[in-house]
Amino acid sequence: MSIVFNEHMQCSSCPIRHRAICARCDETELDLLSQIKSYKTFDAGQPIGWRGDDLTHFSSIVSGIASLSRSLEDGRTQMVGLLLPSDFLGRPGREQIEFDVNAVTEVTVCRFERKPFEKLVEEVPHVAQRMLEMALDELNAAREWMVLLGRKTAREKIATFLEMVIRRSTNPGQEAALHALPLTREEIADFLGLTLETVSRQLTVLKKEGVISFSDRKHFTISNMAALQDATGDDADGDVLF
Amino acid sequence: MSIVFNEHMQCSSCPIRHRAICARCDETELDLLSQIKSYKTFDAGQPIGWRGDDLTHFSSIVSGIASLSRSLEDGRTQMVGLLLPSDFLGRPGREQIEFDVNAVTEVTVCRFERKPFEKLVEEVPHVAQRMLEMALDELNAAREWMVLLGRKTAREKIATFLEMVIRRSTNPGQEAALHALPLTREEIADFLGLTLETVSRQLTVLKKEGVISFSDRKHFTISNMAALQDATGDDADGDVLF
DNA sequence: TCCGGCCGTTGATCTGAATCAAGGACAAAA
DNA sequence: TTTTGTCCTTGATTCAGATCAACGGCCGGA
Repeated sequence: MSIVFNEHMQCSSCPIRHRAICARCDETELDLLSQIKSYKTFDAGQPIGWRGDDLTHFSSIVSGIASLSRSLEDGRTQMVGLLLPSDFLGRPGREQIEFDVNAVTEVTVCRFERKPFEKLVEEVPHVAQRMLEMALDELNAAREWMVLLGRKTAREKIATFLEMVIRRSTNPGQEAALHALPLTREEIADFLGLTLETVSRQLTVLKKEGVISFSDRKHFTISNMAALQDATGDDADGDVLF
Repeated sequence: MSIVFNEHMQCSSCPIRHRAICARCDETELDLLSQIKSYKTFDAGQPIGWRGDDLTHFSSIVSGIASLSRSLEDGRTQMVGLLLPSDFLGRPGREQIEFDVNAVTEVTVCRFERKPFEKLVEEVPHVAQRMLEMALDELNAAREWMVLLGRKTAREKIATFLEMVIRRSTNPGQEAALHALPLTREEIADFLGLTLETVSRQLTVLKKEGVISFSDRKHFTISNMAALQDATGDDADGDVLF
C-alpha cells in the first residue's frame, strides 16, 4: 500500500521530512512552507520539463526517480543528474529550467510556486542553509562523476554505477539482496557517456565473471562485492558518490 | 603594479568585494568577516592542499587561478574545477579537503579559520544566501562540463574550452584581443579528459584552419569566432558554462 | 654561450569503444 | 493465440583518440 499525497498530507508524516529542504525547519517554518505546497504526480517516462521552459515551480521529489539531462543538436544525450526522493529541483534566481527533466519511474513531487518560494528562501535562513548543504552535496557528486566521465574505462564506469545503485538503494547494507535497476540500458548509457551496446556487453562480462547476476533485466544481485569494488578503479577508501 | 594583500587591506577596496561570498553583506556584516580574515599567497605550481588533508581554512580566491582535481591510483587525473578570483574553496560541515587543490598561477586567497567561519555562516544569512548562489552556479557549470566530458569529441572539447577562456578572460568582449592561456597542454588535457598529444593536435588543426592563431605558447587570438562557436557542438543559443 | 630540463609538436601504431547489423526475449495489445 | 513494439544481446567492422616514440624550441642557470 502506498501513501496518498494530497492537500490532507501532513508535513510531519512526510517520508522526506528530515532529508529535504525542510529538514532544518521547525514547526513554525514548516507551516509557512506547508501553506504554499501542493503535490503532483508524473507517469513513468513522462517529461517533467524541458530546458528553456519557464520555471513555474520548485519541487522536492517525494517518491520515484527523475533524470536531469542535456542533449546536443545531433541527439547525443548526457544525463547530468538522477533525482531521488528528497532531492530538489529548480534554482532560485533563474526563470527558466536549465536541463531536461524526465520521470524515470512514476514520480511524485511536493512543489511550491516560484515567487512565494523565493521570498521564503530570503526570509527563512534554515531553508537557504539546508539548500546550501544539498547543493554542495550535489556539487561533490557532480565532480566525482566528472572523474568517471573523463577518465574511467567502460568497465570501471559500469562497476562504479552498480556500486552507486546498491549504496543508494533502499537496503544498502545487504549486498546479497536483490537490487532494482530502474534504468533501461540506454538510460544507463546516457548516464555513463557510453552506448547502450557497450553497457550491455560490460554487464554481460561482469555476469560471466560471476561478479553480479541478474534475475531479470531490472533486478540483480552482487555475488562478489570485492571484485566489484576492484573493478571501479577507485581507491580502497572509496568515496561516496551520492 | 599589483595590489598588496596584508592586514591593512580594506574589504571595501577588495577587487572581489561584490562577487565573492561577501557580495550580499552590508558594512556591519563585512566587519564580522573582516575580523577573522587573513591573506595567503601560493607560488605558481604549488599545491594548496591534498585530498584528505584537514580543512583548516575556508578561502576566497582574490587573484590568480587554482585547480581542483582528482587522481585515480594509476595516475589518471581529472580536473573538476578551475577556481578564478571570487571563487570559493572549502565546504562547511566537512573536516577534510575532498579534491586536490593546486595553484596554476600565483594565487592569493582571503581566508577564514574553519570554526569561526562556520559559526558565521549560521548567523549571517547573507553569507549562506550568497554561498548558495555560488554553489548553484558551480553546479550548473559542473553539469555542463559533464556533457562535454561524456559526449563531446576532442575537437568540440577544445573549441568549447577556448570559448570558455575568452568568455571568462579579463576582456571578454574583444574577440580580436590577445587572450592568455594560463594552463599547460597537460593541464588542458586533464581538464578535458584527453591526452596532451590530442590537445596539441587539435589546437594545431584549429590553427591551420585559421580559426585561432598563437603569438606564443600561452597567448592566442580568435580569427574566426563563428567557426569557433560552430566547432563547440553547442546550440546557437549557447549557454554560459561558467 | 653552452647545457639541461621542461614543454610542446609531430609521426606511427594500436586499441577500446562506437557504429552498423541482425536477431532474440518479453510484455502488452489485438 | 498471434501480433507488435520495445528493450536487450551479440557479432563484425570501423575509427577516434590513446599510446609509444622521437625530436624541436625555449628558458633559466652555470
